[in-house]
Formats: sequence, structure tokens, C-alpha cells
Amino acid sequence: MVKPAHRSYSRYAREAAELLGLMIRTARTERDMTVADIAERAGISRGLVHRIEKGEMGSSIGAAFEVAAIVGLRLFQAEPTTLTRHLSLEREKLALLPQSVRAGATRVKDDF
Amino acid sequence: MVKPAHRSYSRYAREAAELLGLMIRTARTERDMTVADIAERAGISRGLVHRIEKGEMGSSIGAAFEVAAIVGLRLFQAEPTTLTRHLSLEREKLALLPQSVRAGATRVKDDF
DNA sequence: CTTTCATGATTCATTAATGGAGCGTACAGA
DNA sequence: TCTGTACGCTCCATTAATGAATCATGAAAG
Repeated sequence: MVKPAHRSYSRYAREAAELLGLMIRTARTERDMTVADIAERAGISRGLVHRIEKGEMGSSIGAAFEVAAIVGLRLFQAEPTTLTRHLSLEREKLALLPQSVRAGATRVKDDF
Repeated sequence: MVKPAHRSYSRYAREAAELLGLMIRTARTERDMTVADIAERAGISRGLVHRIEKGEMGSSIGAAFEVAAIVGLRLFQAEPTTLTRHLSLEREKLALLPQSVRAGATRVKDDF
């Protein structure tokens, strides 16, 4: 690791990651689980759990989501049962709108 | 890269990642943006955007959240404006409950 | 048909993330 | 006080992710 070569992140992305980390830590503490517990269950190192809870942008989605699942965090406000349904819905949604509209190239508003 | 050495992921974590990818792709298509557009804006490669949309567990949180922000996806159902507030709220929440309760080890209800 | 553009997928060198060990601190209980 | 445990942080070697280039396919337009 010569240089972090920090990629530049938008404020929203950074805050989202930090919030995810905080929610994970909160959920873990409430459930009275230790960092080592989570690490072992997720099959990752103690340090990585720590980095995820700190909201570091470098950690992998897989690790972060796995930890979130273990502490009982529900991403996207979706119940585990309905998550699968959301998946199919999203798949249809995407399939339905063909990329043929691509002609207009209407600059969608960058509202944020 | 000798061996992926696939970490094992829970079904929930995998589906969450896939859903995130699908939502990103849907949002991007709806906004009529190309993968290359996003890649350039996020400062990452075209291939990485593609992997994120596929929901691959290896991609970094930073990259994924940045892309999500660019296509206008609102993680956690929170507006950009209120996200910051959520952050402070979560911080307080965590600070308030000291880990002293750690004695009881009361199995917190798995309410979901 | 030909051209252009976007996607999807693959390969490989480079870079960064991860694991592991170690260290210090804080806190709780014996 | 002493002991045990959990946390937070730092190096560093190893591993995996990333960037870049390439190719094939399909869709839309000239």
C-alpha cells in the first residue's frame, strides 16, 4: 500500500457509508455482540469489522452486507422474506423499459 | 489472483447486493445515462460500474455508494438533506447506550 | 448494408484491501 | 490490585480488487 491515492467521494456517499457503519455498530451493541463474534460469524477479520463500522469506503460490499445481515440490519427497509420479491420486481422493471428511449438523451435533472 | 477463495455469503447479503445493483441499473437507464458516463463521473472504470450493477460482492462500498449517489439512488430512504441529521441521531443513540449493559447478555429480540 | 455506439465479458499487470499479530487503553469483577 | 475481556489502532505480507485493453454482440441510424 504505497499511497491510498484517495478516490474522491461525494458527501452523500461518504455519509451513507458512515451511517451504515453506525447502524451496524448500534445494532451490534444492542444485541450485545462483540466485534470478534461478528468477525468469526462473517468469516472475516476483527479489523475489517472495525473498518466497516467506521464507514471506511474501501471495505467490500460483501463483507459489509454480510455483517449487516448478521447483526440483523435490514437494508432497504425490506423484510428478508420480501427481499426476494423486490428482486424480481426490479428485474421486471428493468426488462420492461428498453433502452430504446436512448434517443432523446434528455438531460435528467441533477437534483442533489 | 490465484484463487477467488470465495467467501461464503448469506443469502440475504447476496440478494441485498444484487438488489442494489439492479436499482442502480434501473435508475441509470431511467436517467438515460451510459455506463461510461457514470464511470467517468465516479472516477472509476467502466468495468467496475458493470460489476457493481451485477451485484458482485467484491466491489468496494465507496465505489458502489458513489455510483448510487450519481444515478440519484437514495440509500436508506433518506433525503440528502436529512442524511446528515440521521448521522447525528445515530451517533447520539450509540453514545447514550454504554456497553455496560453487557453484563445481562439478554438475548435481544430478533424482531424481524 | 455499413457505421456507430453501448453493453457484456475476458485477460492481465498494478494497486489496494484484507488478515494477522501486536500494543495500549478502558472497564468490570474477583 | 490483579485478571480478563473488548476495543481501537498500527504495521506488514498476502491476497484480491481494480484499471486498461480487447473482442463480440446488438441496437439504432445513415
